[in-house]
Formats: sequence, structure tokens, C-alpha cells
Amino acid sequence: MRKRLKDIYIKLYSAFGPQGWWPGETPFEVMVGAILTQNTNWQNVSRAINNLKKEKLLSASKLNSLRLKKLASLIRPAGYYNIKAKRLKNFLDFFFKHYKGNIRSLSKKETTELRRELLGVNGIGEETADSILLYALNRPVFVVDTYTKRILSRHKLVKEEAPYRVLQNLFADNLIANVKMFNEYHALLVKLGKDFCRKLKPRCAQCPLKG
DNA sequence: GACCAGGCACATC
DNA sequence: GATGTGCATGGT
Repeated sequence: MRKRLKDIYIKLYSAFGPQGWWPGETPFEVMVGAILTQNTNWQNVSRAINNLKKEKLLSASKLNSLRLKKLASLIRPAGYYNIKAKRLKNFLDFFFKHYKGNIRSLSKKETTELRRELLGVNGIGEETADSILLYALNRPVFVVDTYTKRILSRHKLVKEEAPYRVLQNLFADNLIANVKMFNEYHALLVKLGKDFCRKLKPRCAQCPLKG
């Protein structure tokens, strides 16, 4: 399994190169993006984030004092905008209550404990929590998403119904924990998923993992 | 017009 | 514990 996972990474990296994730300028922007991208493509999320940037509202304190309705209208392009506005607010409540809205303060928290805290926020599940840990806070945590599940189950590395934790442990137990590599690996799986491993119309004949 | 996208919470059995 | 459903925009 070690060799298999390493082999997949090498093939993907050779085929696609570095992906430059996360597309966000600051840790806070990454955290906002992590919530907005839930079950939504990045292009729509990008529009929502640009709306916030245009109004110069993309900071913890600005967003925290923004009315829920106003926030919802600004993030509208990201879809599920009402529920995502609430989720952002829930996260901000948590962020200010425990860390004064301060990234440096948040950064001091130990990874496992912080993950538990993030999962306690309504609207932050495992993937969102892990995306924040890896891409905003540079913790060596592997992010699992639908593409990861689909690709690994189609390659018979896990059962189709395997829970999040099983997939995450597969990577954690068989790879050296490394932020840069975990960053690229997940991004590469998403790239592969988008281009070759779609739900209904996979393009297996041209897949870089073929063979 | 159907299908899909870098999930999550909640209701119900 | 497993299964089903609501949330919603914009691209293909």
C-alpha cells in the first residue's frame, strides 16, 4: 500500500505538476473558502470571495460585524448562500470567542485539539476542518473529499462505503506526514477527479493512473 | 434540460 | 447505525 500510494502521487505529479493550492491570499481567506466550497465548484466560490473583497469585507472583524442578510447576499454565487452565511457566522463566533479573531492565536493550538474544536462548530465537518488545518494552518493533515473516495474506491484501494476516517488513515499510515506533499496530493486528486474520474463519464482510457 | 460541483446537518425509521 | 432530504448557484 505504501508503494501504491506513493506511485499514484508520482504519476499524478508527473502528469499535472504542482497545483498551487489553496487559491487564497491569506489564512483567513482560505478558511472562508473552505466553508464556501462545500459541495460547490471553485469558480462560484471565487465569485463570492471577490464580492467580499470588492467591498473590503474579507477580514474576520469585518465579516463578524456584517449582518447575516448582507453576508448571504454577497456570497450568493457560491450557492446554498443562506446556510453558508450561517456557517460562516458560526465559525466567526467560535473564532472570536476562543481566539479573539486572531490567526496567530489560533495557530498556537495543537492540531488534534483544534480539529476537535472545529468539528464542534455547526457547519464544519471533517473535510472542512481538515482543509482549514492543512491549507490555512499548514498542519500535516490529509484532506479527503468525494474525488478521493471515488478514485480510491474505483482503484479498489478502499470499499466504496468506507468512512472518512478510513481513507484519511490510509494516507496518514502509509505516507510520511509532510505538509507540502499532503497539500499537493489532495489537490492532484481533485485535478484527476475533475478531468478523468467524473461520476458519470469517467475518461479512464486517458487517465494518467492507467496501467 | 439534465447533470454536476473541492459537504453538512437533521429528520426519520 | 443507516438512509433520505434540503440547501442553490452557475457551467457543461
